[in-house]
Amino acid sequence: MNVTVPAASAAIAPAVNAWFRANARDLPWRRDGFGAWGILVSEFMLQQTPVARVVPRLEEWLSRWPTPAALAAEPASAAVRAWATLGYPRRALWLHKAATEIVNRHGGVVPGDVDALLALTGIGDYTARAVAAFAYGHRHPVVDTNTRRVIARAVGGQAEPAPPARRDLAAMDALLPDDPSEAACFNAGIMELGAIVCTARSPFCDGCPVRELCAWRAQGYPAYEGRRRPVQKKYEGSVRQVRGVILAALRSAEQPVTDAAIAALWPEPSLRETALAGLIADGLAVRRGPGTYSLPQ
DNA sequence: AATACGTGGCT
DNA sequence: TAGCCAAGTAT
Repeated sequence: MNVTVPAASAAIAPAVNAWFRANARDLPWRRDGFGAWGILVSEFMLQQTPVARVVPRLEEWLSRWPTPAALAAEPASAAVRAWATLGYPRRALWLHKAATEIVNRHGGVVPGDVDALLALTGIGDYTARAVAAFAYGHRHPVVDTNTRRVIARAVGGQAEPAPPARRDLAAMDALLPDDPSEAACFNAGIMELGAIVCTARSPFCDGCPVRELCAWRAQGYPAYEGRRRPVQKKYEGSVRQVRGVILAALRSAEQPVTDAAIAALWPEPSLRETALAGLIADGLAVRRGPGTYSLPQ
């Protein structure tokens, strides 16, 4: 027990956990026996992608590839196709590569050690701890955008969190119950609270289990003072858009796609060439012959 | 440390 | 409508 934690902070985890046990959404990765591989795949898919869009792709993915070895046995192109339109398709490539690494380094078993997880392609601070905590029940602070927002408000009294930093881990660790099972519950519970109650746009404070403990509420909901992170650039006419257009063509094609076909998709040459070069640099496209391209094999 | 990276729903 | 936002990671 950390006696330096203020009383209000010490009361947060029990309140969140009681609320979560009564209000958790029934999501696939919360089912008993879902398995570490399923959890890992779900975490890859959930990176910057809403739950509702992930669920159907996840079920398809796991029925086709129930183990890391099953995925590693197929070409990367199969992973990119199965990713469909989840977005950020490099994640499909990274997940395929991580499966190969799990087979080669860990005998096909998803590791439970944070450092081993961090060493896998496409796994960073969030995903490594999420897998260790949710798949293996290990006691680690798991920090995502929801967690950071809830802590910024309830503990920090701020409308929005500061930019992500290492201290976020320490802030979460200070709230984390000692008991591993309670800690795992709190990791999931505070994320869930941020996802469905303490939301970014219009928080539902009347339904919040920590409203009586919330520093932001106590201070009268002050507006955000700091510098806002720059908004994402316009998608229309962006390299991202053209990459998406080209990759969609590569995904649906049985045969390599010609330069002419790609030019027909996006006539303006400069943006088109930048996009194609980027896809190749990322390993999402490969040159198959003179002026023809496909997904990686 | 700042930036690039998809896609689609919501207000 | 245009912009915001979504269980981040790699460089």
